[in-house]
Amino acid sequence: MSSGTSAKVLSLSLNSLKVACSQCNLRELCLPFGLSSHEVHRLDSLIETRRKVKRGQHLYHAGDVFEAIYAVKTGFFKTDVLLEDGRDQVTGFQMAGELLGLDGISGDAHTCSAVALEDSEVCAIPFAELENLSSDIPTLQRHLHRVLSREIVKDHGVMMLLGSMRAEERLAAFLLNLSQRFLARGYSASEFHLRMTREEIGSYLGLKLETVSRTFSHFQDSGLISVQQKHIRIMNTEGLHQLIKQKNC
Amino acid sequence: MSSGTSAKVLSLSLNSLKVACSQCNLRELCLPFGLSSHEVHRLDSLIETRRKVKRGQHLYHAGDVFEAIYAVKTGFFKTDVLLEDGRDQVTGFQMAGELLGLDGISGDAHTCSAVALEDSEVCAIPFAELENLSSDIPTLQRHLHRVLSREIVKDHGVMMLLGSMRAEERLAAFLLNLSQRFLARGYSASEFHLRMTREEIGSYLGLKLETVSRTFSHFQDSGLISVQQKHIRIMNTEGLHQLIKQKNC
DNA sequence: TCTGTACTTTGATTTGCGTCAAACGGGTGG
DNA sequence: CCACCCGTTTGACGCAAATCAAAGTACAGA
Repeated sequence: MSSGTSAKVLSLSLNSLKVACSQCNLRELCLPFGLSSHEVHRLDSLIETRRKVKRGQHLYHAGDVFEAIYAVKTGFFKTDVLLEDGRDQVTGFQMAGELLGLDGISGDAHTCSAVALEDSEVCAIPFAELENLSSDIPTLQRHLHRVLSREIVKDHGVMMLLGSMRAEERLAAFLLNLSQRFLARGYSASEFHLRMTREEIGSYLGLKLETVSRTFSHFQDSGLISVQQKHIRIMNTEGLHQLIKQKNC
Repeated sequence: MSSGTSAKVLSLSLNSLKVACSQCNLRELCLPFGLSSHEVHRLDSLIETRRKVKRGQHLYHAGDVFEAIYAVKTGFFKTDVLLEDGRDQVTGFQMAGELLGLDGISGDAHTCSAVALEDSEVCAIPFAELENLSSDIPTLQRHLHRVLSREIVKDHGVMMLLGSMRAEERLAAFLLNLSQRFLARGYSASEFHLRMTREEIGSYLGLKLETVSRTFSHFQDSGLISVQQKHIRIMNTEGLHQLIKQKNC
């Protein structure tokens, strides 16, 4: 009991540890991209704490007051929107260096929920202060706009996928997207661990979990990938690409 | 021939007519929202020309250099993205007061194409200058961020629709969305003219044109709407809402 | 270590939407 | 005013993915 409590105190003190952007190895992927070292230090002063989020915990819920955006420092998240009738849909998966909460800027509340898919850490960036700072630093302002716009472009890609691709194409595109993002972070592009369940993949891709599972099996039978539960190995990247490109069938 | 040339000159001079935001009856829907009159005048100075776009003409193509965003002054547009294999998908329809080209901010080129669905006029807003101005005017900066974020939220709505709704639900949601936007512009919420074809609706909603047509007919048979070609009359708004809310069937 | 639970896989069957096809209607240009 | 063409409607049929069902597997907590 007492050891549990002290562990908690320890973890709280760790939570409030300052983590400077200037020291962060993700800075080239994240918000500080392109800033001079002086400018990065000004950004540092905004980011007061990192926050730990345990697997399964929410970083924020839809409806929560919007105050900050979050940069994923370590770990893996999903965001999802809820429909009034109870249906929900995963709108994205976020990994290290990616931003969470951009949808909240439009109003005063978050419009989706963010859940950690593994134990994670995020940097909270108070948005009002970020706006002030970006008025002062054109490079930061430009980058913030690009980040917001990139999110729109990304969503268009998903809309394309949901609106005009078949199950195999969707899953192939999904795997290639993950692969590329892992690669950009220094991990293997061909072998990785899925942090999400088949159901979450299905929700994101507009498919049922059984379809996701079956399609993984088909890919394996075709020698495109090897699947063992959540462990994926891409055997034929080009083959996956071909699958998407081929016209309508 | 010569009369054609002089008509062109005339149209060019009309094109370069200055249309001030401060005089525009859309300013409460559009970028100047919330600005003081002094600030609106500063915004005026950015917007050098309005541009006419005839029905069927492109405002910009995917791949065009990105320099400006556009505010629809009159008319109706669609935007679409192209896949390498030739498939394309409509990503949105834009009416008066709405902005076009936000996806281009992420890079140096537009990522989708914008086509006028009826003779239209737009205000071109040079983006680099807009960024400069928004550094100076916090209200404008805040509003620009909201607009960008709102686009993300809107796209999440479409993803929801494409990923987890059935054909009838998609079309009902589409009609209700149009209805509301017409209402916000002072037009009838219950009776309007569709500017797009069944195929374009289908492309946007991830359905084939035959399915769109059939679903319209079903709605009409159920007394929810009345359809005559492109003329729509909503007879039972609540019924359309119910259709979306009801769980899974 | 054992047990329960959550996740995954696979099979059988159903169904909503796509595809193919043909007829119809309205607006546009000659 | 007429004829053509594009867009729309409607029907018949097929298929991809959903649904229903059941067995198998991994992992967390007792």
